[in-house]
Amino acid sequence: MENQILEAERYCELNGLNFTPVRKKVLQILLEKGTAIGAYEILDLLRKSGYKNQPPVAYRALDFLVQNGFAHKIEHLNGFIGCNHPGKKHLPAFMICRSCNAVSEDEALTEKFTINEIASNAGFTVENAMIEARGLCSSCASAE
Amino acid sequence: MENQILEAERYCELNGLNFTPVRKKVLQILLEKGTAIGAYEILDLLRKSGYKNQPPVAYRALDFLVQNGFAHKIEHLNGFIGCNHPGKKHLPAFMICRSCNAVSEDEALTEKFTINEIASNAGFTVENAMIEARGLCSSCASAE
DNA sequence: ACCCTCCATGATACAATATAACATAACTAC
DNA sequence: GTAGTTATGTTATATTGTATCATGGAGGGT
Repeated sequence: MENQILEAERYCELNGLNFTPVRKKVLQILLEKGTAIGAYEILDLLRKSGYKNQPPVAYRALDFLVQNGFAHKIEHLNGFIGCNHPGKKHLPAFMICRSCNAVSEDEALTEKFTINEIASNAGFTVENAMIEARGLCSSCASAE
Repeated sequence: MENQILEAERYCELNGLNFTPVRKKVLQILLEKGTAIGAYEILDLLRKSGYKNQPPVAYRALDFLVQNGFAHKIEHLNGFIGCNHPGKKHLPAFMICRSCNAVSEDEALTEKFTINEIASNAGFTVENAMIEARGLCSSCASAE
């Protein structure tokens, strides 16, 4: 945990990223929490630690963290979760428990896979799943 | 399009589902639109066709459609899109264009796959992607 | 026919999530 | 020191989604 913060610090330094106090604090919050957590819950925790707590404060920090691979947004929960793989491009697979809302992250990067293989590694029973990919469609690509 | 409505009608009849006017109208809206569309835009269109337009009207119909495989929610867009595969369980892969917001649906059901294979079929360049699976984690499963 | 239950809809209010827009401040580069 | 860049402060508001309770209609059992 403390470890991960230090790594993040180092990573930012190496890459010219500005790891400001709010950003660091938000990452700390995410890592301590371990599960997905909403922006407004983060705001509460920020306030309790003496930070400003208007929505943009949290959303900006979260943008930074997501952008740079320190966190992910779990769309199904409108929540955010710390990430262990800053920098590395990866295809994360989130297993979201409908009962306890725990989220575990797995990787589906390099190899061919089926969703059930990934899930069974984590002892998770998939009821339904989807992939959302963002990028450029062919017609927009040719227009650029 | 008209075709798909008829199929939906038949499917509902066969499965004891109540394909009411609002539900049908919302599916029609989704199919006509072709791309992902927000609940409030659907409400507008409903109003223009003489339906009631309080939020729950749209959300209820959408719940029904999603539940029964006539539509999907695209979480990244907070939008909904009609689906061509009612009933069949599938692992949809959505390719969301960051430029025009077009969404194309592909399937990743049975075979092992990599995200890039799926994407290249659709002429789509993936910039980033994620899988969100819902189900039961092992500790909740043993608690049940 | 009557009642009962179930399901869908009507309607009001509100909760939760997210962003726009503009101001200030701190740092860097020239 | 002035301009450009990046981050934060602040206010207001937009967007998305639900809770809750009331109404209505269709079908089943007696």
